[in-house]
Amino acid sequence: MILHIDLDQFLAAVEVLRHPELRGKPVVVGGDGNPRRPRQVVSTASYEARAFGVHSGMPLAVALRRCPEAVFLPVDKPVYEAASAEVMSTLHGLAAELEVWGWDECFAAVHTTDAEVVAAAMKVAVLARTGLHCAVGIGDTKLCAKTATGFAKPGGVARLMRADWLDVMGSRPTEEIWGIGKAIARRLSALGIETIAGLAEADPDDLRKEFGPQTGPWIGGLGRGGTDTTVSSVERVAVGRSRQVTFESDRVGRDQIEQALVPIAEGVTSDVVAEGRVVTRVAVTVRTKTFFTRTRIRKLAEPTTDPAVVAVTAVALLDRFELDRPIRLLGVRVELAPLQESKPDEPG
DNA sequence: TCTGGGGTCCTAGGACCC
DNA sequence: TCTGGGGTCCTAGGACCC
Repeated sequence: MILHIDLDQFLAAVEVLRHPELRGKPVVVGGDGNPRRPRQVVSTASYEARAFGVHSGMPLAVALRRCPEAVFLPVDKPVYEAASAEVMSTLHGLAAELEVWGWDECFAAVHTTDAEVVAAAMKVAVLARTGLHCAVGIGDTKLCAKTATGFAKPGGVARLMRADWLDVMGSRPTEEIWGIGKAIARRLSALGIETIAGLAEADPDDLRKEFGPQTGPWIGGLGRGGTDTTVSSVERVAVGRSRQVTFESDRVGRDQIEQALVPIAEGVTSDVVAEGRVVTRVAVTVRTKTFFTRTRIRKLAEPTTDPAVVAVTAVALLDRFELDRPIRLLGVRVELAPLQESKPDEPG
């Protein structure tokens, strides 16, 4: 059986744990915590803040307008990482396999005749060890379990099996499926497919033609409750790492842009090198004041661990942009060589 | 409502080669 | 006379997710 565990209002809940006086109040976590500074958004709003219409992704300034009495707090990544690690280690002890999906959710594979009992045990264990509440979805595919969690929130347990998928989900729009966003929903609609039931019975050839050889069949499978049943504890090896910065005020002119770009390139490189990784490609992203966003990428002549090489490459990539507009964001992504299998008879 | 940061995977098209 | 077929590598961009 597959369980999906999702922590309730994770960032806000962690903040309430260390600031108990905030319990029951509207709490908004985002940016540097100052809603009067522009270009910052809400990462997580507590349920009390959501009641005012505040939600993730919303500009902090808008959140302030909707809920002036909210307490605004800066994002404190290390604290959330530590809390998340404690949750995951607790859950790992109760599952055969545990696959972590970000800070606040994971899939668990469990061998049991009563998944509800396991789910309840997980909730109790996580609460006892960390003080955090979670919702648990039970299913026989990842999609079913994840969808069930939606019905379990906040803080409950729910089950959705593939056999019941269409009864429960069939009449809903395709966009409610995890994995189908606005763009795909629109293209499905153009094919005459509006509901999940419609997607379930769609002609596989139509889907293949519209979405390609991988994506087409995958989307069709989602319409029937998904097919992915794999849950693996093996830590995923990152294929890339990126760092991007939105400036509070725009950078203008090649000099300013270069000056801002170099530390970003060097920083992201030192991070991956410290983890024993090697850079193979360098990408630069530029976003103008008007939100026009472009990326340029270059493969290195040879893989490197030298931050200066990455910085020089990033600066060279700037030549491939028109830098005649004010720039609000710069980003550097490094793509990484696969980890080498270390052979037992060789050092390193 | 003036729009963050960090990821993954897929597709398409051009270059180049046999 | 203007044209095949297959394969790989590379880059750009789209889409989705937390």
